[in-house]
Amino acid sequence: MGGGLHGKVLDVLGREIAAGVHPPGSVLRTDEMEQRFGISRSVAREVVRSLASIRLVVGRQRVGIVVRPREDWNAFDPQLIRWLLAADRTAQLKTLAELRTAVEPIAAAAAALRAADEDAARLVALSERMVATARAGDLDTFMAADVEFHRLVLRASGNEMFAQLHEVVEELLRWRTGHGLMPEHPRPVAVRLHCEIAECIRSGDRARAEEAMRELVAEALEGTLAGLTSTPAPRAAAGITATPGDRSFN
Amino acid sequence: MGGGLHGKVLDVLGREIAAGVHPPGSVLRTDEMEQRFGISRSVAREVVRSLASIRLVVGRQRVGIVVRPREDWNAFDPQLIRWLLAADRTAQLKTLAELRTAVEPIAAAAAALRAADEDAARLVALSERMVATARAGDLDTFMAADVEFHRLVLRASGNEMFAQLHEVVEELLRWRTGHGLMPEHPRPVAVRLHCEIAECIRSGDRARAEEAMRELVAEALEGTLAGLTSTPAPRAAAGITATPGDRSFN
DNA sequence: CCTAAGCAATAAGTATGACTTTATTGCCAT
DNA sequence: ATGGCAATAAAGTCATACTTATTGCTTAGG
Repeated sequence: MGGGLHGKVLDVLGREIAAGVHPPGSVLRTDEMEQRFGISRSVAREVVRSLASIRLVVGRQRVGIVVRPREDWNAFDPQLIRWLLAADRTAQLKTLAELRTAVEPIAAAAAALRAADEDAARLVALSERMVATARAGDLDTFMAADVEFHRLVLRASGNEMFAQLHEVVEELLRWRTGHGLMPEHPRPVAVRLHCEIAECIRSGDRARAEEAMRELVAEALEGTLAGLTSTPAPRAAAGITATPGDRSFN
Repeated sequence: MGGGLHGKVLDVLGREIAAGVHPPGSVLRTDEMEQRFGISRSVAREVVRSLASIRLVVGRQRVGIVVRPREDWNAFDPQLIRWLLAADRTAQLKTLAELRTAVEPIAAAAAALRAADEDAARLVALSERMVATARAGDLDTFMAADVEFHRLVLRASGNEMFAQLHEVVEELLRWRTGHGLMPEHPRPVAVRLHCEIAECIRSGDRARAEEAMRELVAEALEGTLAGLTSTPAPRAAAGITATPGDRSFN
């Protein structure tokens, strides 16, 4: 994970800002940070640089480090996404689920045009594996295949911005299984759609790949929103939060 | 470019990395940076922090600042987007146009559900202004309204990640006008689609708003791709041009 | 002869103090 | 009231000394 001292302090401050402890417009002063965390100016300044890079703050001479309005924040930064998830999981998951709904169908269409044969074959293999594990009720293995499936579609789209969103999709999928939202045997229609998507990408059927993915994510979005409203007090969190050892390095 | 020294050096190094001058895997050492730019250790380290925050590099003790593989870069960072545009405008615009195609229809659908009356009214007003300026052939004013229109749709979607992409859309729109890619009088169908989208968002017709936006961005994507392949060397667009692939404006 | 333990060299990471720049604030004169 | 002119406060920059972790070599042990 990142630099020892720097990373720890950054994480604390990032969480606090994301959680609204320091609301937009409020100011932090570097010498306060030094005192509070017992760090030197070098470290404090570098933490500020990192926060500034995510557009959470801006340093102004004679006034201090001011927290920027929320709409300025770089909402796509993976670190910030984690902080926001920790602060208000419900709202952030909703945002992420909607983003996924937008991107994956187009990514599937692009993959149908541009995917290498090797990747297409792997997608078909993964979809078959999902059929098997769904039947067996092996949810963990199913999810692993599911995560890998979507990661591969996004990568095969040939669009580096789409590819980057695999973390977002992964977070959503993990959250669903971690919350018992998935039925013990994943819905057959979902499994079938994965197979259809893989086959369409393999055969280059752009339109059907897009449409099948649209169906899939529409259903997933529905399920996610239902889960979010029905669990106002999300409990326990089976290791999603990533506090201990910074997951997601890539 | 905010910070004085820091910002300048960061910009140079960011451009270079984005352009492939320092390919992934290569290492930069901070003392080299100090010499090259005539800066102090503090500044050099903070520049590294900024680059690390965008995931362009990672500092490792005893080895140096190593450039990370391209797929690790945070492709959504506005700064990096600018650097990539400067390095390879064609490829980056293609990526951005595709992203836009994915997001805007869903954003329009969301806006139809969630937009405040005030914003919806403003969208209708903007679409009417586009009708007028299109008829008059006032392309600059037309584009300004167009930019504002899409910015507002993204904002009204209520999804902060969508809202953040207004810069991307703006970049695409500006590029098209700056290239004489659009006809003197924007195509009526595009103008009409803007009106339809505004009206659907106002009336809460989610499905039609999404579909109309899908038509709009599909046409825009076509036009952008055509412009990218047909104009390898951007120059001052003599005459009305309208290359064969000329598409409407958005 | 090859593996494993230890050592030294190196470059990032941290700490500290002095100095510079810049924007705000408030006073003063117009 | 308006305009400009200091005083000032906090970020920004610089220079240097010290710490820590990694790598690669060297040597001890099997």
